[in-house]
Amino acid sequence: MTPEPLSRARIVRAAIDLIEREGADAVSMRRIAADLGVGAMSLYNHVPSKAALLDGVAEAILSEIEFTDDPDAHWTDRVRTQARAFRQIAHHYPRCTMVVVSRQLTSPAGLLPVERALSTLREAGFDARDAVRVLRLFIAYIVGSLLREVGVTPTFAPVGSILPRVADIDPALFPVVASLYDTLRDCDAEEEFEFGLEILVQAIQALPRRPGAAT
Amino acid sequence: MTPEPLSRARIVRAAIDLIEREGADAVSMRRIAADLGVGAMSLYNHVPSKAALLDGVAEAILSEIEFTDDPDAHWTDRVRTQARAFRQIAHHYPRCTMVVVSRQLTSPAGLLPVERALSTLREAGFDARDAVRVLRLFIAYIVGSLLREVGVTPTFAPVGSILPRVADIDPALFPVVASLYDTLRDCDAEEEFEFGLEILVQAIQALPRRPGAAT
DNA sequence: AGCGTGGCACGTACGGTGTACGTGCGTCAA
DNA sequence: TTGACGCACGTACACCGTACGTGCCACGCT
Repeated sequence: MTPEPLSRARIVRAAIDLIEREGADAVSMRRIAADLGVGAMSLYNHVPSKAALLDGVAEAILSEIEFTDDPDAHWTDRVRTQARAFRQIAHHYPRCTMVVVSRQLTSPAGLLPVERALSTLREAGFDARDAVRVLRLFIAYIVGSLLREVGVTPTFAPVGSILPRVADIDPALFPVVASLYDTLRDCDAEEEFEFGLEILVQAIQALPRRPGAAT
Repeated sequence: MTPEPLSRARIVRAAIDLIEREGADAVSMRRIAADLGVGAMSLYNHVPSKAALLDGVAEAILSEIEFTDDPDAHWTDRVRTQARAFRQIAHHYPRCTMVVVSRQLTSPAGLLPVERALSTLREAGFDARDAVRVLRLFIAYIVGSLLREVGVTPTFAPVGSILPRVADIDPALFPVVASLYDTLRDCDAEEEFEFGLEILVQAIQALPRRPGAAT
């Protein structure tokens, strides 16, 4: 009946599809099993628990990041490209983003991006300590940005924005927020991400680095 | 029997305590009710749903942020202070941090920090657009940092660090990660947060601002 | 004082969840 | 041929969120 046999990969795939289709709250072992046309308990022959399944989801998505790393490009451009790759994947799986960032994996699945980034930074002349710190700075910024972006676009229509309705804001209590309401309201996520990214890139470019490294 | 009558505030408080004591997975209406010595359904006389209760948790924690804002201080120091205030509250409720950042509230509860921050930035001479962008840059950085910090300290002992055990890393596949393992491993969260914060502050200080504003 | 009324704690019940466990069928190895 | 093993399946249990009905008690009005 089922063309392919059940497998961990197929289960993870079904979970991802389900999350994208109906949101993370809709995931249940029974539901995923139903989507695969099998009984709920059959999943446990390939996955030890629901938690492990969600780890698999995070792992699979992280490993889908595309690295078109051009070794000839300037290191700052490579950093930019890698940061955008992270963001890209989150936009490809918007409803999954939350589950990816919320579970911290102990598997080496998400290590390849780290490897690439650290490699780029070391080549750029950062010492070990600064390379790690800069990497973490970027990851923090990217994760934080994505969290807000997917929050603003919860389902399809962000009818209720993250901002309270304008009527709920008391200008006496929050004068600045009230005056900036329109600016806070409309946000071009792409443009804002690039704004922060550029600031970070410029800032770390000004950091002291080992002389003789790539300019 | 119960000294004080049931109330939304008392329920939220119990939820926070429970999360801090046993983790977010342990929260259930029955459990919270038991901790309060009442029946499960009694909670619904004060809280419409579990989701609303968790919103209340986020709201309560956010509103606990202490703002000892010194109007005489340089605006860069005020920015630093506000950023640290965010981090402080997350460290006061480490297990709650995830639930706070994971639900985006539509209530004006978390608006006061935004008001303060925007006010500071406007006074510093940023135009409306840049003030909002800079605020979001900082929020992204702070949220991302906290997410990693609370992830590294899941319970008390981070026996399984976010890094895979050193034995699991294949130096052939991840040479840079392997060589930087020790640096990646030990991290002084406070020091790293300050590192990124300082970079951000320096960077936005170099941004063009309205002339005549605070230097 | 008598009486209505509304708030609030409570218990029961229903549909759903993760998963421990036992069962039976298929397909390979000896 | 037979044994073992893999794997899909169903049942069962404890727990979850919460809709709904019941009864107590403290209050406002006449």
